[in-house]
Amino acid sequence: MLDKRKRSILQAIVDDYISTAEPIGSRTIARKHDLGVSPATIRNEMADLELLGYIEQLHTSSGRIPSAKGYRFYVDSLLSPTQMPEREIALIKNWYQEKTRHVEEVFQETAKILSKITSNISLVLVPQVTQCAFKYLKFLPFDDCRTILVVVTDTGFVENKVIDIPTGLSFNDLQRIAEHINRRLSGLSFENIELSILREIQNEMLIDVDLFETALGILKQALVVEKNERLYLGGTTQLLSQPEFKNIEKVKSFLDMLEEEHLLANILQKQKNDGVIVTIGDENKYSGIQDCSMVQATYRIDGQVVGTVAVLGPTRMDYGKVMSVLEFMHNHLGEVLKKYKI
Amino acid sequence: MLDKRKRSILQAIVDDYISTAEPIGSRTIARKHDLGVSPATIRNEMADLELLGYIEQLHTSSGRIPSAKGYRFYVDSLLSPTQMPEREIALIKNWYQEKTRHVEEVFQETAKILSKITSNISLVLVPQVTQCAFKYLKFLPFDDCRTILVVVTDTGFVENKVIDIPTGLSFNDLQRIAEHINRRLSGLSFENIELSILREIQNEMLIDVDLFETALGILKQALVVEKNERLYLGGTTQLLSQPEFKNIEKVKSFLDMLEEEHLLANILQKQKNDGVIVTIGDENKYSGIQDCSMVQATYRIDGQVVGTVAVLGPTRMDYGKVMSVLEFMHNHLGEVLKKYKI
DNA sequence: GTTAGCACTCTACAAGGTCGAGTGCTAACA
DNA sequence: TGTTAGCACTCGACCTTGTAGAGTGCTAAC
Repeated sequence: MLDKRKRSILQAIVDDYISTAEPIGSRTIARKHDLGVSPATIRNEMADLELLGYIEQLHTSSGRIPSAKGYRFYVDSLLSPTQMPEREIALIKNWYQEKTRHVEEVFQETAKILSKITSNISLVLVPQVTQCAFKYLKFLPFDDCRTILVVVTDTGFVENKVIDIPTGLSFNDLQRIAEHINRRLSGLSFENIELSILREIQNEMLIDVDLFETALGILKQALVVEKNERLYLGGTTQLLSQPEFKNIEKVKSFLDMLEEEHLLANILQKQKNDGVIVTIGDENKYSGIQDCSMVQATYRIDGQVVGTVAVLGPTRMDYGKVMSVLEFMHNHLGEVLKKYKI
Repeated sequence: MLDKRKRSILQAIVDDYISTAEPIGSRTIARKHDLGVSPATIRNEMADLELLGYIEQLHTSSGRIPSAKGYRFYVDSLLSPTQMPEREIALIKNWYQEKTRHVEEVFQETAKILSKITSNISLVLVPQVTQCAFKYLKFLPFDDCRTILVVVTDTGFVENKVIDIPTGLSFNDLQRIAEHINRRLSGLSFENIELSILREIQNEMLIDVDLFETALGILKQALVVEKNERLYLGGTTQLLSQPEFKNIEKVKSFLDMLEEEHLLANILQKQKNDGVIVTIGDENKYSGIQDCSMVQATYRIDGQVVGTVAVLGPTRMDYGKVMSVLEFMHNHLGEVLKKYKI
């Protein structure tokens, strides 16, 4: 374990590097932080810290920068958990109130808020709809040859599509089909709605195969849409403010990677346990972000984890701030969502 | 009017500059394009072209680049209208088929397609819903204290929101309110639904003020959502490939400008006449994009102009390609949308 | 254990030099 | 009269060199 002075010096290095993005020298530390010792002493301590792997040097005679191990120690042992300032909390709550009318907007705005506050890229993974249940479907009238199919989930998600009424079917036929399907499927989670059940329904209804095929197709289509989990991204332009992305090639390859949405969703999904998690540098499994850090948190509705929010940025990120914001989201996003869902 | 040789030289300069982004010298032209004259002659012609304002020089002894006037002449007189290659058309049609299930996805994917093909930023302005009419609203059951309000327009747009049932109202009350509102408002364009009409309805219904206030609030809220026209953006990352955006500051200020969505929507709305329009450099009214060019086109459904698609990029853009793609969208986007709407 | 001093290292930056692409001008040519 | 070759000139891109400054490690003294 590091002694008190080494901890102070490491903290000073990480803090300074986070705010300036410049390597820190012994003299700078002595000047800025009142440790009561001379630069020479600090140099000796820094040599030790480097040997222990907490900091590194880009070249002889440059200052030191924190290593991944250094950041890890900083996050685990040096950072005191901070609350977000009241003023900022009020701002966020107000933001939600003003800008969100739809559930989708909540996710969208959450991504925006996170990236704005942290000056980093934010990710919001939307609850997998597969986890929620089918409530009912309904055909709404539109005109002679078309109808609006509406599928409602028990969480209040509503999906709709204008479809052609299959030839030979009256609007009443559609109603009958809907009623029957609802009786059989209501309450089932989307995961459990298998083709086999749909086949059963067909047999029970004793209706013309063609007609049923159509209805089934519609439902399947709705299911596909529903199952498609969504990822909201925010603040890709914030990237440009970060000195580590001065070089445009780096920005480009990074953004290209972000476009692989599935991949990102995968990274996030890994987290099944509750709370705020920090992954630093090469702790990340995906090589594309191995010089980045990610802080992620789950959010819950009625105690059940339904999704993940995360902030992705250079390892030199303001962990204190990012963690406190995500802690806030962890605790409050569910509440905001509650207005729109069960 | 320019003589044939001057036209050839101007064309050579614009073509080369579009593909290389480097100023073009007399020798390069003589080498690459077989004009049958020596560099010295070309130099004389170039001096004339510069005097006439079609090309300019960044500094003595640099090659020439086209001026806004030069591009304008190129677009108007030198560019022969080209069709998109069959192969590309097939690709696009296939793309739509595979990736679009919802109307929104059509816009989203259109933006993606445009930016991918042209390597520039694309904008898709969605039809203003104010132009279409209210068809009906309906309350769908959800649970004891909440209901789903669905508003349907005559173009098949469906907007929904889970709302609390106001205390004191039964689900039947809601149905009655909906019926009455529908009877009065059906067929009216959203533009024409004024508060005064809503007041009238209230008087006719002779229901408790509070109850009606609630229903009215809901409708107004739906209206706000409906009226909010949407702008889809694509290819902001493509920007980074363009040499004119090597400098990261430029990218940043440009992207910041793009975030002012309203402003962009305004730029697009200016176009009321049909067809493909090219705006070059300082022909743009908004100072933020005065060193950019924009090519925009309307798209129609059943002959009626409903929205605009556009490509925005540096003045050095491949006008031929961009214009042919937008010409294609002008003619075909309506067809694609027809599947989802009237 | 801490500190001052010193020689050393390395980067960032500015100054100067060279190269090459491009120009305008002039005189000769068809 | 239009075209071409030749020449001096200009200017950015690139390389080299020199210098200032920040930082280091080591040693000897406190």
